[in-house]
Amino acid sequence: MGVESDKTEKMSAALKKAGIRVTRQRIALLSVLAEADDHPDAVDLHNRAKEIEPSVSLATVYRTLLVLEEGGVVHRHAFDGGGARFETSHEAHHDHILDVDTGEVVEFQSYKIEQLQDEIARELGYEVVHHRLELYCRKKR
Amino acid sequence: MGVESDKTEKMSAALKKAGIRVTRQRIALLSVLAEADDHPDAVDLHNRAKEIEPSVSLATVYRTLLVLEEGGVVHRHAFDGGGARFETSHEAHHDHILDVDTGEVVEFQSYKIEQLQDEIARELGYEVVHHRLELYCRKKR
DNA sequence: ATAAGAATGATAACGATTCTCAAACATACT
DNA sequence: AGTATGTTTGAGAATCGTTATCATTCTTAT
Repeated sequence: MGVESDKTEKMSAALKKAGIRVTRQRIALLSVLAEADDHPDAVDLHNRAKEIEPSVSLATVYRTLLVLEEGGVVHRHAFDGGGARFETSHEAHHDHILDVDTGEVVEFQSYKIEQLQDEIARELGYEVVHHRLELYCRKKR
Repeated sequence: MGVESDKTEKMSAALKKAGIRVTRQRIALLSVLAEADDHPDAVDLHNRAKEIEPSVSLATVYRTLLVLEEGGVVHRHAFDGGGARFETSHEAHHDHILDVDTGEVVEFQSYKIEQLQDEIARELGYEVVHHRLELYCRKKR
């Protein structure tokens, strides 16, 4: 049993656990997502997945991303400009800094900000279901 | 000189001040924006502007919104789902709460959060150019 | 193995936005 | 006021990211 099938079984187990049917395409896409440390978009993911499983179509990438999102396996981000970008949900919650010059993405967490958000919402009679915080930044010189 | 031309001259002056050429279409669109207290999208604005100046085309609405945005006259928002939505820049900076059930938009300000954002960016070697903070909320019961 | 339903690839369709281009217009200069 | 110059316009085509359609293939529970 080689490394390949190890990974395959891991992805397969993850899919089953999330109550998602297991297919070759989904295993390929999930592998690609698990390895990605950038924030790829659907076309990036399609290109990468095709190297593992050439039959994957872009339509299936979109469809699968939708079910993975519903299953809580990936998060979708809609940063300014261009299409949606994705990352696995393994890490703790975080927000993003986007370098407006290079496009680079940096992650950060701030418990204090989240607390303030809850406070503000509460004062206005709301409770936060989810939020979106993006800092469009430039490198300091 | 009636109320209509008063408004027209006001809008005309605002455009000149922003270094934007004055046209009937732009005056109509800017009037509509100045009156709007919701956060209309391009199609909403097109519909409203047509009542003042029937000749406005949707293409011109989009083009003008771009020019107005570059001139700092309006702000563009890209909330989850659907297209861009706009508001004039007259008020002070604020962020938004979006009611996930009703679609209602509520504005808020938090100097503390902005401060924390700057701090976080600074620690990571960045300075904030602009940010985006949206709280997707549900009414508390 | 098999039946029943779910997922797939190819491609058409979609919604929001931008582009193209000839005609109409605003502005600066006489 | 009249005109030249470059800008803006309307109409519709084109584009981009994404979703829908549908006949075929594949998973899964039996």
